[in-house]
Amino acid sequence: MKGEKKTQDDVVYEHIFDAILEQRLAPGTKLNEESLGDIFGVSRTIIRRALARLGYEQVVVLRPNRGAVVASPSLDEARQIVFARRVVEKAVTELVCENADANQIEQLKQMVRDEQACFDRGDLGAGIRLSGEFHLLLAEIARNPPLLSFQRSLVSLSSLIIAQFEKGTAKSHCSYDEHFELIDAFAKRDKEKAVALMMHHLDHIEEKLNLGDEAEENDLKAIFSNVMSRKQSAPQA
Amino acid sequence: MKGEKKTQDDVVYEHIFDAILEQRLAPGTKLNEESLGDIFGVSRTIIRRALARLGYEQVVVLRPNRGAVVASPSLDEARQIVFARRVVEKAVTELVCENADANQIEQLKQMVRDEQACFDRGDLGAGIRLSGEFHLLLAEIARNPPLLSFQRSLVSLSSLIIAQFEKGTAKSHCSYDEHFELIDAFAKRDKEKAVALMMHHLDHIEEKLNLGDEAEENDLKAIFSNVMSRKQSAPQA
DNA sequence: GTAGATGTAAATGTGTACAAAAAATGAGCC
DNA sequence: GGCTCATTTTTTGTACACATTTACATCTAC
Repeated sequence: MKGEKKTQDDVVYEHIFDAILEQRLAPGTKLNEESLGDIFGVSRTIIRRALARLGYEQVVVLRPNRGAVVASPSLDEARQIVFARRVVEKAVTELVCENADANQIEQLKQMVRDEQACFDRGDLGAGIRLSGEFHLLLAEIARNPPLLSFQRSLVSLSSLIIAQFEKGTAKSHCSYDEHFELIDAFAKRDKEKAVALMMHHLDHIEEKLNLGDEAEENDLKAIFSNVMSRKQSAPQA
Repeated sequence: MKGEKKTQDDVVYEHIFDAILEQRLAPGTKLNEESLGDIFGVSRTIIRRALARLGYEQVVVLRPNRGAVVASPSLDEARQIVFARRVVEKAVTELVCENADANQIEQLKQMVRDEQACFDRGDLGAGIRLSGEFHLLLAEIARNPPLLSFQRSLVSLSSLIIAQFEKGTAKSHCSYDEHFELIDAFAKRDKEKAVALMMHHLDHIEEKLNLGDEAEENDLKAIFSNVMSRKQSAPQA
C-alpha cells in the first residue's frame, strides 16, 4: 500500500498481525520471544517492540513476566468490541458519505473485487483480511487519524472474533456483496442508507456470536459450569 | 486508583504523561532518551518503552532516527480529535446512564469536588488532569474496555490541545460545574439531557480552538508568514 | 561571500549478556 | 499412588555496548 521504508519492527509486527488475522495463529497461542527472533532473524529487542504494539492494540495479551499470547476474546469482550465498532463505523460511514471522491470510490470497489476473488478461490484467511482492510480504507477516507487508529484495533479484534467464533459455522462471512451495496450508498452520498447498511453488516458479526454461544470451545468455565457448581472451588485450568 | 504493582515502564510513562497534561512539558519539547534515563534512574530501555507507548497514544511524536517530541497538534488535528471525542463521549454517556449505580455516582461527585479544589487553589495543571480523569472514569463506568482505551488517548490529546490553544485566553476551563450537571443527568438516567450536556461541554473546547486560531504561537509559519513573503527562505528558528 | 562537501559529535537503532522471575522437573514424604 | 517442596531449566526483564544515522560545524572551492 505505502512504499515507505519499513523498520524491522513493522515487518515483524505485520507478519504476526496477518498470521493472527488469517488464523494461522490460533487464539491462545503462546508467542515466545526467542523463537520468534529465530524465525525472523532478528534479536528479541525487535520482537519485543512488535509484541508491545500488538499488545497495545489488544490483539495479543501481554502478561508481566509470563510472556505474550494471542488474544482470545470472551463472548462478553466480543460484544463490547462489536459495540465499539458500531459507534466508530457509524461516524466513519457518515464522514465517508461527505468526503469520498470518485477516485476513492473506485479504490474501494477494487478492494472488494480483490476480496471477492480471495473467497472465490477459497483463500479464507486473505479474504477475511481484505474484508477488514476495506473498513480500514473507509476510516482513511474519513480523514480522521484518531478514528483510523482506533478502527485499526477494532478491525483486528473483530477478525480475531470471527476466527474464534465462526469455526464450524456455515461460512457466511462472504460479505463482499454487502460491501458493494455500501459503496453504492457512498457514491450517492446517501448517509441514512449507508449507516443502515453498515449497522446491518455489523449485525451479521453479532449473530455469529450468538450462534457460537454454546459451541464456544475456549471458554472452559462455561463448558464446565455444571461441574463447578458441585465443587465449591473454581480451578483456573 | 489501582493498587497493583507497577512496572518501571508504567511509572516513567505516567510521570511523563502527567507532566505533559499538566503543561510542565510544553508541546514540541524534545524528549531525550539518555536524559530521561538519568532523571528516572533507569536505562534507556525503559524510557524507550514508555516513549513507544506515549507515541502509540499520539501524545508524543516518534520520528525515526530523530527521537521523540511532545506532540503539538495543529488546528486541523485538534478539530479531528474533538470530533472523535464527540463520537466516543456520546456512546459513553449513554452507557453511563444505563449502567451507573449509586456508588459510582458518588465516586464521580468526589472526583469533581477534587477537581474544583484544584482550580480554587490555583493548581491549573492538576485541575486539567482531574478534569480529564473524570471523563476516563465515565468510560470505565461504561464498562467497555476498548472504548476506555480510546478515550484515554483522546483525553490526553484534548488536554494537550487545551494546554496549547488556551494560553493567554481567559481561563474558562473551570468546567467542573458542567461536570456536576452531567452527574445529575446520570443519576436521573436522563440520556437525552446527559448527551446534550456532554456535547455542549465539548463545544467549549472547540470554541477555544476557534479563539486560539490566530493567536496560535507555536505555528511559526503562520506568525511569520508576512516576513516569509519578503525573504524567500524559511529559517528554522 | 556563498554553496557544497567533509568531518565530528551526539542521538537513536540493535544485539547481547546478565539478573530475576516463573514454569517444569524430580525427589522425598505422607 | 498422589502430594508437596526443592532444584533445575526456561523465559522474561533490564542494562549496556556497539553500529548506524542524523545534525552541526568547519573547511574548501568557486
